[in-house]
Amino acid sequence: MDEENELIANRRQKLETLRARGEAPFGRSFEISGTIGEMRDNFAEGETRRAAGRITAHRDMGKSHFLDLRDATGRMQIYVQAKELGPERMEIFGLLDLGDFIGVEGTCFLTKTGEPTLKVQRFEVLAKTLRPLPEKWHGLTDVEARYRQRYLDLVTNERSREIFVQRIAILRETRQFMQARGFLEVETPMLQAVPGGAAAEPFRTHHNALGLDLYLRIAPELYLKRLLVGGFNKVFEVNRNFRNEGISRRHNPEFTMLEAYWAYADFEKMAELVEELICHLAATVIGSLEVQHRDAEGNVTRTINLARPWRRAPYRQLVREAAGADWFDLTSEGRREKCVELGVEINPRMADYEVTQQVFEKLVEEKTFDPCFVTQCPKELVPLAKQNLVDDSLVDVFELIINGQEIGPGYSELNDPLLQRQRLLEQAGEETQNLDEDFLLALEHGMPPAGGVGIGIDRLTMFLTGAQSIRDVILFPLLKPKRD
RNA sequence: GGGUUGGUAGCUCAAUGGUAGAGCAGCGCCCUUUUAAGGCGUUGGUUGUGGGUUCGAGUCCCACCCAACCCA
Repeated sequence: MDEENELIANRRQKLETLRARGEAPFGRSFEISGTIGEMRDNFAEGETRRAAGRITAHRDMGKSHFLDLRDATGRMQIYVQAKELGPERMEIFGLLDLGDFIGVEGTCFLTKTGEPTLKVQRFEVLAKTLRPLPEKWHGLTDVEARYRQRYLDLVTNERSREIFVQRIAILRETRQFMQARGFLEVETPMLQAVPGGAAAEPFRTHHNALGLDLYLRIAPELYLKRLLVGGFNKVFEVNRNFRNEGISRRHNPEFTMLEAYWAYADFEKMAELVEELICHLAATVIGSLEVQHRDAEGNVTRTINLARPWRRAPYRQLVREAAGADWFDLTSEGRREKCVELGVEINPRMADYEVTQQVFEKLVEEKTFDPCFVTQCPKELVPLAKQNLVDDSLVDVFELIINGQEIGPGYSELNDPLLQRQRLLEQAGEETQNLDEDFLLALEHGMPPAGGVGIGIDRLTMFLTGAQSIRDVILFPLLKPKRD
């Protein structure tokens, strides 16, 4: 595109010169003593080490040079001296640029300011870069560029790298935790003929050889339940779901969910499991049950206290606390007037339960930062769970709220195949072809009562790391392709 | 989908409607323990895209593209 750019032309020229001097500009394997982080940890004056990384700074002193060599684990200063390398190698050295990958062999020493440094005896070029990296001090701050060219964000921004390392640890620890409790990790179809397990618009695709329209899954739920029918008592899956919806600070069309099902358990046992899981993650990944969010200056902006036991409160109680004890005694009209008073925006087409839900979202959910299991939700909101034994307008579920966001629901799963069919029919409305008959057939063969839970890993990562946007915890978030 | 803000050199940012600039990076020179090294000099621009107003547009107007935030 900008082939005539002087900076690029310059580097191409250097690349050709390297070739002409017999130095391969794109090297092959290079034996290293360890990562740069390990090298700093095991630094020993006088010993010889081999390191590899990118050149990220060059302080030119004339006959000697200090460079920063960097990999994902850290930075190591290297020292290049003309008299040590000789004029031929110095000429090659002069063809290096910031951003280039090199491999070096040298002796550990401390400078007079005490900086651990490698005095280079040998070096080779491992990869010549043709484009400059973002500037050393401010780095890459343009959000669009950070998402579109994540590799530059990762090279430049320590914080971004940290967040993704933490995300990886969250996934690893989640698997480890679930497996330690006897849950089997399973894989279920991403391509589904009937997209079920949630109310969401799916992505459509097509299998050519079978001439079959398929959907990317919106949830793995109906397959995981088939496994309960099949006799697996504890299963979980951590994987991608796809929902064809808008994009926002907290929504990406593909996102990662943990779903787990536990035979003979119920939503309360699932709540305990989730509490333990998230505390385990906070302890191992963050190192504390007090999760602190900070702004760019490092000031604490929010502290989330995960100390157990977590609050459990019925939906209606929380609404009453926020909107007045008499909320459920008000007329439909009265509630709408109250909303104006409370500053909660509603529209006239909303049903009564939706008005209440709006109040819940604005006045409860968005203001709840410490964990809270919201229980006894109205059944309109969650049509696929077991009804409460005492009050059949309620269902036996929890919705976990942390950091002002839904993290995930837990259910006492419906295992009555006839009731399940009825509910799915109500949900499908006209579109009965969206009924997963195969799933219902499985249920008719008997599914044990079970607790189920879904945890949004992206949102979980957001509150554990303090990331403000889901795009900051997804390596490659969906963006529109850039054109003019 | 609607509203607001933004898009200027590789990066970070300036520029009342009046010659598009700075720092870093680059290039040239000086310097053998620097670390945002320093000093002197210097190159680099289709101001997101396309129209319009104007003697003159980065700046004002219209349309479009992309992003962020808020709302639906």
